Amino acid sequence: MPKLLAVDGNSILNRQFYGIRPLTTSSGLFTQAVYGFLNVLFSQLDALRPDYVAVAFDLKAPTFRHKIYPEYKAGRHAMPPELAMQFPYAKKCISALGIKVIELEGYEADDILGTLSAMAEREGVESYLLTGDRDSYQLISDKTTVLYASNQSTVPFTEKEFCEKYTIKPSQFIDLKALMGDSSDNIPGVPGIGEKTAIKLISTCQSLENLYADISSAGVSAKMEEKLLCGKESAFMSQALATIERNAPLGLTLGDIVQGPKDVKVLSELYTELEFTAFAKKLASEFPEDRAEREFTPISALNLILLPPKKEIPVIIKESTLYLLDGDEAYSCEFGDVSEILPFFEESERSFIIYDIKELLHTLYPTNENIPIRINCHFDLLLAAYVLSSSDGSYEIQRLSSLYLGKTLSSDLDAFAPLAGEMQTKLEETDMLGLYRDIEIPLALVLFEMERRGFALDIPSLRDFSTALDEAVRSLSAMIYETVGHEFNINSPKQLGVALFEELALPSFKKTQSGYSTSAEVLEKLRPYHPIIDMILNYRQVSKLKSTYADGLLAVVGADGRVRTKFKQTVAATGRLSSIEPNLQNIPVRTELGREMRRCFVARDGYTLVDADYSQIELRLLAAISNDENMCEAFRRGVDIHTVTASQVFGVSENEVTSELRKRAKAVNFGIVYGIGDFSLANDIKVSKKEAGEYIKSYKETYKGVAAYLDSAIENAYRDGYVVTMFGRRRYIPELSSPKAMMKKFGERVAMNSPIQGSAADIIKLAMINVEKALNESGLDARLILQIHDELIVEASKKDAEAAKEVLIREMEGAVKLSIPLSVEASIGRSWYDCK
DNA sequence: CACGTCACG
DNA sequence: ACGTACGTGACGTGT
Repeated sequence: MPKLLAVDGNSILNRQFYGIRPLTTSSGLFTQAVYGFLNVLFSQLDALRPDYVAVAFDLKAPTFRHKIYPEYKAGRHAMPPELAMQFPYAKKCISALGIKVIELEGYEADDILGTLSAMAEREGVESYLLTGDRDSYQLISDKTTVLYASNQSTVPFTEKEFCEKYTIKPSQFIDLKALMGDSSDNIPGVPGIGEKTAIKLISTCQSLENLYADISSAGVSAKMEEKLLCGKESAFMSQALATIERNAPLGLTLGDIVQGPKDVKVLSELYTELEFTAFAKKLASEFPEDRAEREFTPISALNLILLPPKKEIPVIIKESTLYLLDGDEAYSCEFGDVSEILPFFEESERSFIIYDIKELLHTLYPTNENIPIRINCHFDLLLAAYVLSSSDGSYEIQRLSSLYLGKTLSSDLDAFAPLAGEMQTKLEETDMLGLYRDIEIPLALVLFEMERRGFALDIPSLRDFSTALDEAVRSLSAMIYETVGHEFNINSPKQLGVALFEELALPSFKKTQSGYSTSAEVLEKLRPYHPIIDMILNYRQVSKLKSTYADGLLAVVGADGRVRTKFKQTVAATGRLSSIEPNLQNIPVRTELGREMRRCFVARDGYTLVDADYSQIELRLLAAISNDENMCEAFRRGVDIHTVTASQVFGVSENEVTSELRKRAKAVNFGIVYGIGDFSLANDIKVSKKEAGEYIKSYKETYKGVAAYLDSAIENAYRDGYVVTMFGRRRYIPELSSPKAMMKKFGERVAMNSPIQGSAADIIKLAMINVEKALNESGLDARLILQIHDELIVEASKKDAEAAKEVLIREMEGAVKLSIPLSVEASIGRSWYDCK
């Protein structure tokens, strides 16, 4: 049977706009509604392969419903401009897809769907109505299915499913609405009648007409009868309002809405403008362009080296082949070993345009020996793209091309030079060229060296630790099974939830999307109720240590007994680094058992570790940036900041500050940096929300400068759309323009936190560059091997350790000059554990 | 592949 | 009425 897909454009765009996180192009154009709309549309087109397709939209003009009831849809929030601006784009996309857009003066999209499905039914065509509006349920029949698009998914709603859910027929849905009303459309219904009563009445009487024809036989109380009679007029008017028109004068036949050919050119331009890279890619693969692929002239490694020296050569290495552009000439050089092409790169008169310098260096210097690198990087597209927009998440060349050049090119390499030019200009315009050139690029070289050095592990100790943990896991499992009465998978929150909250009938406070929450926070509350809780908490700790750390590290340790993390320089939106495979930035320290793990991180024979960390760098930056007199004074005095805060916020003298008060003050200090709220603070330090609110108030009175700074950060962020760090690093915050209050609040917290966290990241990056240089120039046998956000670890020969420690302290404290000093604490030890 | 959980700063 | 602090990554389960 032929099929019709009719889409309520207004309803779907609305749903997607509010349903998914804000998405903007680099120029600030909001796109998430169009994006979500296309996703839903494509998935339904794929699933149904309809013969007829159309997308209907409301027109602004008053509809026939307004004549019946001028208040219709009154009181609705006006459409936010961020959504309204997306409608024209959606319509352009639909048309370019060869799909008809239908709008009709005086009618809503609903009525167009109703009319189309009526036409389809007459012609024996199956209808599928894609909408997020429940009103359309009245259109359901044996030939018409509603595809109900919720935020999460699109579910087909057939006649059978409708009857099961509502216990009435779809055609009776109108009468249901007539009685219960609909607040979202401002349909009044009968006051005092809700869904339950309305369904009961319609089930017994079949229709609104029948109900009112013989109201006494409906079997309702006198009071209810009174309500019904009072609301009779309103009920019939509501019935008229809720009725979808099935005979609107569309002036077309089904034959007019057969999907036509896609306008590939227009579509690809739209995708480029909207920065829908994934859609553009898919389109390109469906319609491969006949433009000529770049011809690369094969060249041998030997001849490659003979090419005359040149500046700014675009290069890329893929699968043992080097591709490069030399003026108009494009070469490809297949090599057996990188040593063949290394002289080409090390020729001092050449410089290169590169994508991911650190990765290229690993390719060119694959051994872990300390071979000096001699390559002139003119421009790294990846690092530049990250600096320009650190929250984008992905920086594929195709994406950068459409972003910065407004087009994609037949070969990625052809985009390199134009991209480098364009991005350099953008870096200058945004005052971030210095950040890119003087921090990120030099840092990439430092990170490369750190990655190839690696960190030595004491493997026998690590194996022993794993074995000990394994024994603990087994014994705890046995105890837990014994207590519950049977075996189950303790690692499964689902099975654990059943065991705790059903079989043992413990009280549950919190739910997750999929069931009971069994998080440590919840279990902590359950402690007094049952001895099994302690066992589970222990089990969790021990099994985490074993699987993630002990066994996880053993699985990736190199033949030389060292682990080599990979630092990601383009992931964290604040400017921080991240560490993967393995992550060495989250090795346990907070509990004693976890900290034991650090005994396995050691220096190689004859060497020792030197560990230096900034003390309170984020709070110091908060003090310095906000120039809060009171907080700056505390840091200048060199006293414990949490104690001072406690004393001032709680109004006691400094020697009266108890450990509990200090703990609370510390939580407030942290909270302030994160953009605190009373709820979360209360939750964190286990005081009432009211009390937490008072702490925050008192804090802001104590540190007026801090409070003023936080306010101004938010204000500036709203004005500019981004915030900046001390070194000019920007973070754009599109969430601030979200219509959702939650999103907005999140954006405000980001505005408060990012300049602090990001400035700290800038500073330690600069310190790393300076430390690396100073250690090199000093001739000391000591090298950086790890960074953990505010901490640097150096592996130094025993004789040079003390000197290396002094270098670390000097370079870290001296990285920037602030109105208050930065303070670094350093220690020396044979293992990381010992550095405390 | 998403989710819950938990490790770090 | 609703959800609730910033930034990350890894592991195990279950769809």
